Amino acid sequence: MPELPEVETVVRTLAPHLRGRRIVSAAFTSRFVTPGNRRALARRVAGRRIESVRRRGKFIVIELDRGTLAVHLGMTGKLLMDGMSGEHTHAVFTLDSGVLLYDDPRQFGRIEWCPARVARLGPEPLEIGLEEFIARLRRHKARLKPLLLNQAFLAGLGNIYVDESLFTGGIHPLAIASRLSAPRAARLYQAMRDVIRLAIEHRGSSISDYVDADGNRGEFQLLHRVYGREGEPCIECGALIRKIVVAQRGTHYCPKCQKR
DNA sequence: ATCGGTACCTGCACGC
DNA sequence: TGCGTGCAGGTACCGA
Repeated sequence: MPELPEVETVVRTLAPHLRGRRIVSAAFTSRFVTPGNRRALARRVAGRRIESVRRRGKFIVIELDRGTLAVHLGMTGKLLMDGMSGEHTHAVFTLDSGVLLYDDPRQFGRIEWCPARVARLGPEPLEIGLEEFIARLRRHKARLKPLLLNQAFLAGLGNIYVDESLFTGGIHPLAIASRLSAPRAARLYQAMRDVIRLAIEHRGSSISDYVDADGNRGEFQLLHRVYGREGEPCIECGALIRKIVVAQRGTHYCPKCQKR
């Protein structure tokens, strides 16, 4: 489900509820979402005060008065403030005011204590400068689609926003990163940032079940230009949008607008 | 360094 | 109606 714009939306809706609250107790029930000692994790967070909630890549980073909790939503994870717990609720945080639930049917998400993964993330797409972006592209002989999905290269893009960014930049998903000309790299940079900013403005994409911390859906899915539009005419040129498989992921592009 | 394949887990749409 | 198959916003790990 969640890529940078969705996680950003969750953080924005969650932060006002959580900031300054105290975690009275926590209960974790999934060996997948919370690998390792779940009781120990519950003891660690119990009694802690929430200092801040922020996003790093696709992680939700919750700073406590002692320690840091990181939540990754995987494909179907949801953090719900005062929501209804159900059969896929795998974590319950009882606060001094309100209850925070973690819901995740597929259990690809994780709730972890100070995970090393966060430190290994690449730069934020909205923070990296053009020069550095181009310099980093030059260092990789990889194809753009898998490279942009690589969180160590850039943190936060996922399948939807890579496809949308490549389309907006007019660049083929199989193009080789190190061989992109500077003008084309600059177009990609601009496109990626425009797409992400617009998606955040529209509170992310709700394809099937994504909702923010208040249970509201996003609406950027209405503005997708290639993702999920295989066989439909390109909005720019009318050619039919194609879907291929790259890096085991469905990859949507316009064969006319996106030349290799 | 990069790639393809597999694995983790559940739900849903589809064809028969 | 039921069943098998493939696919889904994510990441980690393996061997080549």
